[in-house]
Amino acid sequence: MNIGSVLGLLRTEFPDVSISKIRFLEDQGLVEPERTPAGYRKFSHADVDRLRYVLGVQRDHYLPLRVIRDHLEALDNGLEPPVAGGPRSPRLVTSNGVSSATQAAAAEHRLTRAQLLEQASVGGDLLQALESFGLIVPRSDGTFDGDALVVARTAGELAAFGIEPRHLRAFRGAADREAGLVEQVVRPMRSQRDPEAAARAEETTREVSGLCVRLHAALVKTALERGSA
Amino acid sequence: MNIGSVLGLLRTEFPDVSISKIRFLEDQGLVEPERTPAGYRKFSHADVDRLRYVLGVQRDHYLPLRVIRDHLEALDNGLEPPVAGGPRSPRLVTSNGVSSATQAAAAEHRLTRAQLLEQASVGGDLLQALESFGLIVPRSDGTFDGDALVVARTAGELAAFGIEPRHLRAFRGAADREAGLVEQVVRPMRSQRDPEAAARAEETTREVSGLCVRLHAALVKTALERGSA
DNA sequence: TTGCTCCTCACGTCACGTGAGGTGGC
DNA sequence: TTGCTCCTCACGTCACGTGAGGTGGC
Repeated sequence: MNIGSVLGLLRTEFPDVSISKIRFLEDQGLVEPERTPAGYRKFSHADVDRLRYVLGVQRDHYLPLRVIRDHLEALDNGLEPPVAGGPRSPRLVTSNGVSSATQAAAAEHRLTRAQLLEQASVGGDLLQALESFGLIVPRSDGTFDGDALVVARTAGELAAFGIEPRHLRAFRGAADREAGLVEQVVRPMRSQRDPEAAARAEETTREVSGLCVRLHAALVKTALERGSA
Repeated sequence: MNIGSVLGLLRTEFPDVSISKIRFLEDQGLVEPERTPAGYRKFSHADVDRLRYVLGVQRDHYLPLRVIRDHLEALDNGLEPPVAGGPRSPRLVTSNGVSSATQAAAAEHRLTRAQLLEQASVGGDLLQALESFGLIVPRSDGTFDGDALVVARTAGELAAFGIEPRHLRAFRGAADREAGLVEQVVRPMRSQRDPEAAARAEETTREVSGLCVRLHAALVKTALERGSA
């Protein structure tokens, strides 16, 4: 893949990405794409995943690139990613994957109930409420994944504004409907046995769900502007 | 008032303000505090209000300082500043919150129907469908804002995956429910006549709606992982 | 007198953007 | 051959932060 196609893939999810930014990220040692004999950058799927990771962390956690690079180096060496930032910063979690090896590590993110409560800074009653409304579902062995951590943390912060889990029930239904829409698009790709088709299906899932989330955000913003006008 | 007291006054509302930032804002011509004979800056209440305006516009609209300075000059000349009672835009922070001219332009956009169609790269039939489902609503004068552009472009990209406007109807309802939730939190703040309370209300709107969008995104991701597992 | 705040000025930094001038590829 | 994409390298920019070295004020 050349740099232009990478841009095309990423900018649905990250609208402010640019060619010069991708080149800059390579310059800073965050990706190392191969080169063609003529010097053109050749990005692999893993490279794109890596960029996605960088852009996601940058957007969601406001970490400087130097720190993100250190995290990536730690991940490449199979080490645990360092805890991010100060007391209020959540542990760095993403299932947007990095390389196949590090992606496995992210997918394997396992938190006990106690760890989840501590890292999300929430109480057991709030977690129980979130579970009872289906906003968080533990694995069969009782552990929780990275998404559960994000949900718990966010719900905790919303609770500080007086928004309780029962107010969030509708979120689950809306999310399920959107996921269903995405699945409808991706299902035909998934049915193929080709492993490359499977990779494309995963890429498409991310892309389309990114578009859905973007649409959702824009509509919430519109509704709020209309409401306060 | 000396610069330290000004800092103390502002940093409850704007946690990232600093002495060097205030000095920098003076350097850029955004405030002109008096000086004591010894050279110490002496800020009046009007100066502090001016700083509050600058910091607020910077935070809520991501305008570059050069543009804010022009607005202030217009205000000084008795003209209406473009964003005085303008759009409350909880534009979700991109990467590190750095302002870009294109973003600022998008926030204040006024687009005709033809411009919207061109810039979003969509056809008139798609726009009409989006309007009929309430996903895009033009202003009373027939123009469209930046959010409409985002919605149109995103819907266009989704259409490329076979997802049509009628599939997106549910998004509107979900967004309206979320906006209602945010409004419930903010309403008590808005009812106060204090201008500082109004600023806090706007900030809270931004913060809570950001949390809602984050929760939504996490739940969509969860649902997709559960679905394909 | 002490300790604190404030001053200027120069330079550093972070995350890019912008050409200029040139080459590769269908 | 044309037009497009890609390349490097140097420099610019935006919004500050960071000392160094010095003065003011209760």
